Amino acid sequence: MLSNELTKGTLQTIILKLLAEEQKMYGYEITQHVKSISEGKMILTEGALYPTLHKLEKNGLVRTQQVMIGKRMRKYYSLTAKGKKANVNKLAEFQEFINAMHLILKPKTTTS
Amino acid sequence: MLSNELTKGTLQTIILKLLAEEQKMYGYEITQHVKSISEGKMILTEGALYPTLHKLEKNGLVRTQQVMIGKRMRKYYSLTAKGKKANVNKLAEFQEFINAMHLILKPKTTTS
DNA sequence: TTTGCATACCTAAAATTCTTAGGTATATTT
DNA sequence: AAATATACCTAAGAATTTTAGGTATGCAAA
Repeated sequence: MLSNELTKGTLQTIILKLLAEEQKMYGYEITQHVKSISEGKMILTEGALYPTLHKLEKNGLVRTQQVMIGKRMRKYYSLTAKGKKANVNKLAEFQEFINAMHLILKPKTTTS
Repeated sequence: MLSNELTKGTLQTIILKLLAEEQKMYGYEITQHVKSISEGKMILTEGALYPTLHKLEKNGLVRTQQVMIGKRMRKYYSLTAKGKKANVNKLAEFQEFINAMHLILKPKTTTS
């Protein structure tokens, strides 16, 4: 499991990308989805996830829709237009980050 | 310039890797080196760098050697045995992180 | 049937890491 | 002479995450 400090700062990027692809998701679903597709290597803790979702909503990147499933609430999140733009930006930024890190971390003596 | 929150948590990884490759470096040199090899995309601020170097020393991952250049001090950092192991671990962790992020961020519908 | 686990939301204190914004001083370039 | 570069440092605050809870429903196994 990847419970190290490297995942810091990636949470918004992940959420926006998943919402862009799945149209709408609820919090718990996001945690399970990430766990599943990362093959258990990345675990989103709820203590980090929910405050981040609330922040994204407050900033107008996502909107919510509450649905009752039996007696239990589900709060679906979906991207706003602003959120869709933010997703594109975040993905590009992440790619830049990876490129920069590659330059820094690649072995100096590349004989290959 | 990559001044976003993605770089959080990568500082130790970067420092350890550079010291593993260059044998010894001083703080200011590290900032310039990173700026140079990342083509200006990554800037290490001194406010983050120096406390991290001090922490690495406190934790026994690096040792220091002070040299006077004229009237000015230079504090060279080099890896301890523990620091060398940590470097290997950090690089592996980073690779895992990249792999997990790739699984999460890659487009769902890959027709390529 | 009741115990436990999964589902589903949430918050708050503390820890961690970084940014911002300084301070000090020497060396070099314009 | 003034500005920029070199070279070290710290501290307050911001931002994000971890840790450690709380509440409640649904379901399956003992």
